[in-house]
Amino acid sequence: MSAGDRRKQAVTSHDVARAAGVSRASVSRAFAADGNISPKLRSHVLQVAQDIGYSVNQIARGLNRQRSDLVGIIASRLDNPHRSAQVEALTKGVVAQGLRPLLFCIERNEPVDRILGLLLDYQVSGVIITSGSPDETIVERCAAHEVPLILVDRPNTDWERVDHVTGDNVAGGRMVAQALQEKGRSHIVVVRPRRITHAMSERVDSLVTTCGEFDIAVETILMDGSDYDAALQCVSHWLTTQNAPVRDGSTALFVPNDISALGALDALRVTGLAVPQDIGLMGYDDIAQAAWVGASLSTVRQDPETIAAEVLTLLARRIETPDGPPTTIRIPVTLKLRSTH
Amino acid sequence: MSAGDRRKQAVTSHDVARAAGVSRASVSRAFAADGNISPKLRSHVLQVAQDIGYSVNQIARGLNRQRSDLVGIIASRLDNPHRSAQVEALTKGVVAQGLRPLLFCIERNEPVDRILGLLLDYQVSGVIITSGSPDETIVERCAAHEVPLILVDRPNTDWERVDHVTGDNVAGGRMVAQALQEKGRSHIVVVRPRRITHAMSERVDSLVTTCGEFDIAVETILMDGSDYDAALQCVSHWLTTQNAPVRDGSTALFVPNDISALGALDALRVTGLAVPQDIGLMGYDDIAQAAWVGASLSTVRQDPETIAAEVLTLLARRIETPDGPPTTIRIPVTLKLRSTH
DNA sequence: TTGAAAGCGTTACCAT
DNA sequence: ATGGTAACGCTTTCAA
Repeated sequence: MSAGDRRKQAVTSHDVARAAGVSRASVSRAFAADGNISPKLRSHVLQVAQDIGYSVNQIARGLNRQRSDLVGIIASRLDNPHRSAQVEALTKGVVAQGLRPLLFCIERNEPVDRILGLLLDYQVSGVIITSGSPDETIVERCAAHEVPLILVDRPNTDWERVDHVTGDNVAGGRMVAQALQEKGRSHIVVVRPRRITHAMSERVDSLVTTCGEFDIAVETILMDGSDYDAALQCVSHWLTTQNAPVRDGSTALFVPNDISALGALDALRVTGLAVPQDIGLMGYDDIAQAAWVGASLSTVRQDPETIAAEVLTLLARRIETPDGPPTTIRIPVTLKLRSTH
Repeated sequence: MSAGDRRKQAVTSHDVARAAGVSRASVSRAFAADGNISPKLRSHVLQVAQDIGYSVNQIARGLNRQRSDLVGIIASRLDNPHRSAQVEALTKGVVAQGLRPLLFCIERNEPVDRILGLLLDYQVSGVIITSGSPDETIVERCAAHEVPLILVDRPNTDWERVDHVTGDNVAGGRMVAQALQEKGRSHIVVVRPRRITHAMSERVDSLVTTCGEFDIAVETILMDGSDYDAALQCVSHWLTTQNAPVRDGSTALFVPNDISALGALDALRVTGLAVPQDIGLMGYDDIAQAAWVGASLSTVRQDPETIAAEVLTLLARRIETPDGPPTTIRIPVTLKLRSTH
């Protein structure tokens, strides 16, 4: 009576042990994948457990094991369908590994530090960062807690125990340049956000390099943001101020993410330009909306599922072997030629 | 030496207590919001804690308190921008409350049961379900664990301790009917998924009722799925098989979610119909893509942030007072009249 | 293979 | 207001 007042009605391994006539240790072993326990006893325990409605308290297990089987995912801008697809794939992958995803959505340039603290306090088994700019501090904190860190689409630093997964932006940028060159474009206008992500700049740099080989002129214009509206406004404005009109089909725009490319497309059409006759356009990511018949945007596909799969392979490996060498995986990308190039 | 082999390098409240010359209890109180502790001692402890890099182990705290400050969010189809916006708003709200979001993305008709088990094993402080069909079993399991359950866009059952938040679908459906009537439409075609969600059927039913008052004829056609492609195919097919051509402007389509409405819009345009001159169209949700200039879809806005805010108010209240009466909140919706109605 | 007992790091109760 | 101590529910040595 005196003790146990604050406890809720909850079935514990102790209850199972008593009901099954075994020790708590055996109950634990019955639920452990590799427990040293006879098949006979295990099935008995499992049966009893099911009968009385027991399941392992993961918090207690986590305290004991000093890790929680939770995985932190840090992302931003889920309004970009490429991101939300990535997050969906990642969460499903995490669950498939027997882990649980803790999702944090951050603002455009919110520091990752604060969030990381929250995650570490939960003894996470790993952290996946798809957005934000992880600096060395973060890496060190993860390392101090022995928490694996997987970076998606981040600059490929050579930090210990940190793995990277990214689409092959260099190949992607080259593919765009080639596709445009084959269509006879002699002038490419890169429309990119003022504050560019690493992945985008890889794409752009590769395109610029390739264009150099092709003797294609490249010009860059900057937009404030990386969403639909930013591109719509930027390109609209550019079309009105541009001294040299460009409706002869010699020019094409490259916008290094689809959500912005679709804004650019609308800006071109509103101005009365025919795409691809008067001017060409290519995006990057291959979000669902790019394939919509109203857009039919030519782009480069980075498959979120493939990326997620590699992230989880790496994570599983590093949970197993925390001290393995840092690995970087570049996922192949594919050209999706539709109507706008 | 013998003991402590498996412990990681981690600073505990014990370390802080020793360094600050106080008891572990005082350290705990220093970190508790309402701890009975003198301001002086608290600031001292906090200072020492910061110096040696201590933060509360949430797993240990969770074990003791019998709840983890984790909140489960169950969602599906993040490829629908309305959903991803909802999830983003929800996760941010959860964090703002000092809780942490555990996100599970489920497949179209995956049972929620399995996932719920995972959540309950983590002693979550609450569960938010925005997808899937929670049956009585789920409610009972949450109740048994004293875990608050908030349902978004679900049928308003009268289960104890379960709260509901939903957009005002009845008002929304009526608004659509009125807007269409004012444009002189005399025939409305409802394009809806074969397996309709509760929220959608509320919208449709309300529209049908209102159309009855207006003497507007309503016809329903069924699509296989509730995404862009489903609507594109369904409407395209309907346009070719329809015996009575409908290009006189008397007809309008109502598609009860925007992502499908945009598919319907493309189907109409591909067929050469001018929208809204030849035929009208309205959607529902007001996703970002509806406002894109290429679409300019007339729709009804349900604000995901408002919905999330109400969900969190309810959750906080129920964590505080588990036995309060079940509450249902209907969020007001607003008409977004653009170019297609 | 099984059981007993010692933690895992925290908070809450009970004294002082 | 503060300190000692007993849980919280589990896993994991260590013995048998």
